[in-house]
Amino acid sequence: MTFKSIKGTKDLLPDESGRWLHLEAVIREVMTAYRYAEIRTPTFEETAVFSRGIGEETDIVGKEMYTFTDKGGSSLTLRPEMTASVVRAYIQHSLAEQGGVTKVYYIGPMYRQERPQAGRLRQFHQFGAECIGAAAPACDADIIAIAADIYARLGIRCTLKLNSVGDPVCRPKYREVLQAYLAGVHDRLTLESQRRAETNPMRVLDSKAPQDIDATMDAPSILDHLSDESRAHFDAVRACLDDFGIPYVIDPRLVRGLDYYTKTAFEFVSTDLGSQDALGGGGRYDGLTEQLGGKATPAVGFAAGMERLLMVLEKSGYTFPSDALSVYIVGLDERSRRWSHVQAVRLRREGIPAECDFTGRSLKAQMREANKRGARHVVIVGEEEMASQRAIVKTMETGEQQSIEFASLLSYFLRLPVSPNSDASAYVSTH
RNA sequence: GUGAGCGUAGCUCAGUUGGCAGAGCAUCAGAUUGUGGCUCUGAGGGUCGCGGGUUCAAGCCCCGUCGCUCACCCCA
Repeated sequence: MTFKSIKGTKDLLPDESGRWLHLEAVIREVMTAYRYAEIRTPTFEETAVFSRGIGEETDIVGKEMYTFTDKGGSSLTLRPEMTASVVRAYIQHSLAEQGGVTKVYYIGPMYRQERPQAGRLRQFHQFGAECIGAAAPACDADIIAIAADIYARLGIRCTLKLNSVGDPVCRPKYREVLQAYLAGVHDRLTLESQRRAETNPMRVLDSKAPQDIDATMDAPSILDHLSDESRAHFDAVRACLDDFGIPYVIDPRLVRGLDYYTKTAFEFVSTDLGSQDALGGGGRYDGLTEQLGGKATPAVGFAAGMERLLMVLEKSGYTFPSDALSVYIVGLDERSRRWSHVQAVRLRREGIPAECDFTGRSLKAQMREANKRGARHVVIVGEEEMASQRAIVKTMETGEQQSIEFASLLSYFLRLPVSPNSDASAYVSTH
């Protein structure tokens, strides 16, 4: 019996890690341009950070958390999302005292114990951004623009759905109106929605069951019940998006699964995915900081799924940059083999990707390997070359060969133009 | 938590009414001296998920079990 990775977790193998590096590079580029700085928090927290932050009533807290007790008896939880952790760190380190707005982004693994399926894993990866410390609608638009830009940069077709879920003034009132309406159609709702009509009526509108959609066809809209403040905020966010040239559709039924949202709520959905089509989403969470024991602080943020992004990119035939190998160095006998390794190291120290054979294979086999690896040039050295101190340099694309003095090999490769399809950003370290 | 489908080579999958375990791709080697791709030839690689049962005989039928996948719920 051999070991296997845990259900719902995946190994990222060498032939696909380049795609992740590229994606991460694009994300970091956009985040940096927007002047958001990376934040890294621990992958686990005291359980209460999430149960209080996200809300006891949510599915995430109710049934999806990876919670365990450590040897000291504390209840700890693997983070199911990042916002609560970021806010905890914001409070803990008094970032508010530095003045101004705190703008951070993150990329990392999250954990939810659910039954895995297409586009859903137990360990999955999200990137996202949070803008903490300002109530202006411009912040909401700024956050949305980041996500929209990243998707645009990757050529992804998706729809931005926008809504307002109101504030502590108008939401309770709307809730009553909605509840009254739902009571009227009670018998036509699914059992699940009948239950939710009591606990979290707005989620009934979010149901995908045809039965529920039919029954709530002309349910009262939150947008007709917004307070003046929320109304003005919503309109201002829309105006910003219009100014930015970011298209969106208003969806008054959009309700996100986390309890902390106020005012703006949004979601990016893909038309190219299966049943898990949410690429990312977010919203304003003006009450969360207080919820976690800090001073009342307005904030907005979004989170998006990396795996789902990759799925869409692969479906759309997105061309990822190739990890071009520049030089493969073939050695034929013991002495030339040792020489070829030394040359490979010299080239690498100059930033030129180079490889040589470690398995003592034949010239033909090494050539095959070089070709398979996509080497642009192959250096061939055997007894004769060692004797004459001149190496054969073959350009794979054309098949042309020339003889180059050992002494000028390095400068020969340094003079070559950088290949057009290599992408330096693919090699940017992520740590 | 609920429902459905699938487990055969590294990968994708054939395998008939139960009768010697297969293909394509990949890997490795070769096609006159030390040269890749295309082509050709050959080789290696299997506890048919696991355990039990029926049978002269099980990849195939029956029971159990584990795993994977997809869907519901919800989300990324």
